[in-house]
Amino acid sequence: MIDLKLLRDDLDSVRTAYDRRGGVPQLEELAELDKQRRQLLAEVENVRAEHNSASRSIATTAPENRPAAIAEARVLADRLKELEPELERAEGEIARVAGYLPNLPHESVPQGSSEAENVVEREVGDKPLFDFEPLDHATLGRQLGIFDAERGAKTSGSRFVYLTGPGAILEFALTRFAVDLLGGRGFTPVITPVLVRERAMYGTGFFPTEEREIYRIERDDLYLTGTSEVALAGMHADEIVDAAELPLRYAGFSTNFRREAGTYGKDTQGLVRLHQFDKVEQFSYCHPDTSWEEYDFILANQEQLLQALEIPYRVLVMCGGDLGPMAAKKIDHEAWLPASDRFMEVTSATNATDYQARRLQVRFREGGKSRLVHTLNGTACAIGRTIVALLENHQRADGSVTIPKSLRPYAGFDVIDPKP
RNA sequence: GGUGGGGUACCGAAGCGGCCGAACGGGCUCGCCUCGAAAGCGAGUGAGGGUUCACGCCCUCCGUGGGUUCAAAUCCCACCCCCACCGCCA
Repeated sequence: MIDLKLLRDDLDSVRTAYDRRGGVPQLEELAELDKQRRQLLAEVENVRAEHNSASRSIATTAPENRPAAIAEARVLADRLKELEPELERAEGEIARVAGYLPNLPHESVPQGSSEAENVVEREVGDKPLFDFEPLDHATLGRQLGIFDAERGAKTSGSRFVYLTGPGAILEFALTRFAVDLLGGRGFTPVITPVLVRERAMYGTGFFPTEEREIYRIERDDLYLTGTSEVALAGMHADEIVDAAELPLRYAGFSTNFRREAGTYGKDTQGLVRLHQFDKVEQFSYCHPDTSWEEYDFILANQEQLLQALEIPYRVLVMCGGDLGPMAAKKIDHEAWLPASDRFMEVTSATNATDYQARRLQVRFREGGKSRLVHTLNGTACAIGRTIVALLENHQRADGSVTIPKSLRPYAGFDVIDPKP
């Protein structure tokens, strides 16, 4: 949710900001609705004020004059019964339309309407040069016994896998590796609930826009989260935290569930696009004046993790049209996949500014006043895709895969050899 | 799933038809005291919204949604959540 006050104070700058996203059609409609609502509100409040004073004075009215005073107050009460539903309707309409308004893009976000207009900022790390024909991660994964997609499909359907043997160990290793690195930087490890109420989904901005991406547990009216961001953002909902506590940093671990609607035929092999995967996520609640510095911090952590894992990558700045609804800015890191000969998203970092904080009512106190915090999130380690990148980049001619040095203490082995 | 208790401001806790947005305590802020601090004393301290250049004025909010009434934190109905114990269970 953006601040609706901006619509009346500075509609032009809101329009300009939304132009980076290719424009937001509901904007003018909403500005008009808001104007009508304020008129109606003034009227209702006036009648309420009259009614309140009439009603209050009854208590001190002489008994013989009460029937007349009550009759008078009743007229005002009846008038309110007519007006209030109108106001409610107007407010409901605004809430419905405003729910679809995305966050205002930061001025550094490139203009654009689709992913084609995202901007590659730079590439980091050396792409491996093989003197043999590198295998893609799906082939390697099968040969090394890292995952079992066939049985995953048997049990649960396509896009579900069993992580097996060294694959399972790699998950534990990567998880601990990421959590340790973040722990040293002020992030409290948290394992989040993966089933949440609608409030958390709406509050984080996944609803109403992204609803078709989310699994729903109808019987209990709960939703499976596609990222721990949802539960981490909901964690401090309705709280007013102490300014001195900021930034509140969490390293969230959770299994994530995504319906992947509309991705038929895309990344059908291996671990790239699954309905279920595990991930360590960075999440910060921070002071609004320093959120862009916090954003850089989150991005730096992501780069250090990738570098420590010796994965070449590039930095991709998302254009306005490719931003999620909650994002004021989004930057992805894409790992190089030598066998597949392409880059693949492995991390994503978003500054949601006050968008989620407003919906979830997360504030802090400063100088006797309360302000909305800013919320930011960024992948630390998406396990499945990181394994993909490790396999393709660290493979050797004999079909084995080496484990990067920094991960070895966690994995307990240096090399994964093909199954005999 | 069963039984019982409970949701009031930053926290704890009273209030159970009419100046109650709410006593009291804690916390916090400011001031006094002190070389400084603690203790003590004094004052202040909820959120959101409308309107105003501003002072201010007004409206809404006591888990949520309905209802009764001129008037609801307080009475009625439904729902949600939390806690405790029992059952079941990783």
